[in-house]
Amino acid sequence: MPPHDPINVWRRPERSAVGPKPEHSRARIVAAAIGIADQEGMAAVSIRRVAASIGSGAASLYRYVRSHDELVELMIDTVSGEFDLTPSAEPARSQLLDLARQGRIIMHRHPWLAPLLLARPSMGPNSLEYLERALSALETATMSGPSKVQTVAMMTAIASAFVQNELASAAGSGSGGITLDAKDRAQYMSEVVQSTKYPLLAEALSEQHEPAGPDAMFTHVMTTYLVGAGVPAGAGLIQGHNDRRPGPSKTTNSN
Amino acid sequence: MPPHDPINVWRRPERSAVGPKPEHSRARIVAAAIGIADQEGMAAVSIRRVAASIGSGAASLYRYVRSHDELVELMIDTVSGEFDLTPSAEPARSQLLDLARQGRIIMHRHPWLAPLLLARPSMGPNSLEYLERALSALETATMSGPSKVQTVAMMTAIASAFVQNELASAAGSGSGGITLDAKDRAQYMSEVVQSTKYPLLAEALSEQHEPAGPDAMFTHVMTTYLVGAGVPAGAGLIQGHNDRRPGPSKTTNSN
DNA sequence: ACTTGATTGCGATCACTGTTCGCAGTTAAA
DNA sequence: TTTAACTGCGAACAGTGATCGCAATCAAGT
Repeated sequence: MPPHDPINVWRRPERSAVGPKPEHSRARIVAAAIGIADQEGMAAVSIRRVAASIGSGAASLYRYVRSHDELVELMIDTVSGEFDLTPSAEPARSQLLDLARQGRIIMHRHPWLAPLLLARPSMGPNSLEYLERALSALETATMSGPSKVQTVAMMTAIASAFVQNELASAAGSGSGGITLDAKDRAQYMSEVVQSTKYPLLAEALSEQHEPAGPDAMFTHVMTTYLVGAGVPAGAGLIQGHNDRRPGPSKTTNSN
Repeated sequence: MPPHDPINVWRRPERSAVGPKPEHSRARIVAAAIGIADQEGMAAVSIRRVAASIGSGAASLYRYVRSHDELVELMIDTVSGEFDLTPSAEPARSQLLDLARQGRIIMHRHPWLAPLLLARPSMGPNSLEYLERALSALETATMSGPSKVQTVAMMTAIASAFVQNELASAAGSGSGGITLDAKDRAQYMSEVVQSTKYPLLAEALSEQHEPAGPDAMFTHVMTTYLVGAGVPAGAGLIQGHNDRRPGPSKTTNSN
């Protein structure tokens, strides 16, 4: 609202004292934007569309938000508030795993989230609270501070990448709605495999997918990373032995 | 460019036999687009801008490319051709590490790449060739085929996330050009740390960054993942012991 | 040699997009 | 009551991706 301040969204107050009462609020606008994005995809979230959905003129939105980008940032942080961050006494690894699993669920609930989460830093209060919670899980771990932060960042990156793969695959299994190009993509991939140009890829894809569901696969991938990163599984154990105890994997090891 | 075929870019021929000779080519157009993106960022890559840069009308581009999205896909795949994929007899882990390092360099050369690489699947010929090469490195590894593919995907995800962090940080160190909001971001982060709301984050960031350069950090993060994923470091060794041999890390372990 | 038909380049145009401006109306403090 | 800040918003601007239709071009078929 103050015309030209290179000031962050997060430290700018929503409204000041004087003047007429605003008819809307950041929260309402952001909620509307999230609703649209959930149903029609990120591309449908235009200023005019959001404005119409809350019953206001397009230009009015700029009284609450300085730019479309800022709106997106707010969307991300709002959705980041869906984490359950209540503390826990469990070992670091399972605490982080729990956070990652929650993240996966949230990204499924808001399919537009996954791509965005990797494309921008996102440093809103809810994201920071999440970071803080993750760091608290890592308090017993023997890593440097910056390494902890990076580990958390990598966790989000991995989760996001995983979910994006999931969503891309899931788009093809839809009954037959909007997904016209998904069929073509499948067709194309089948041709790729049929061609003799990529024998190893063909072989790899022909093998049976482990019967484990996507949830188990996610757990496995994430655990894999956490183990490698040296996040302790229990007590004060430093990493090293990596006796893989966790339940989900049936076959001894893979991926 | 047959008007309406939900046919993939990759299997559609660039031009057919009859008719006047095209004055341009996909390669030329894509190269121009890449040039613009390298210098002015992805946002500057509009159809009109690219058309102008090769000296043609805007509508003409649609004779070579069906949509802006398709152009982007072509850009990604073209740049993916910058990998050196010559085979090697080294252990799987160091082969993959080499590929990841190359990827990092390429993403630095084309700063627009990193975000895109995570936002879309990308299955062009060069990307497939890259995948094939990575799979060849994993031939000795004891994983299921799909797990191998996923490991490679995760590698790219991690690399991309890492480079995005790098680029975001680097934007702040510029002398004082276009980066006006980077200063604000730094200011904001410093305030965040000063506030007592996120004590663990404050503490973590106050610790000294390990003196290792970003290159070594990248190697370390990536190795960390590969070790966890069970990519063998040498001979027929299955994972398990994880004696960390690789050179780059000075301190025993972290991340 | 000439017709045929596919294909190219492209100006004009459409439906949108994010964003800014200026103005009328509203409100709290001085 | 004046003042000054603020709100809502119609109109407009500069761009965007994309489509249409037309003249020009060229290869193949006759």
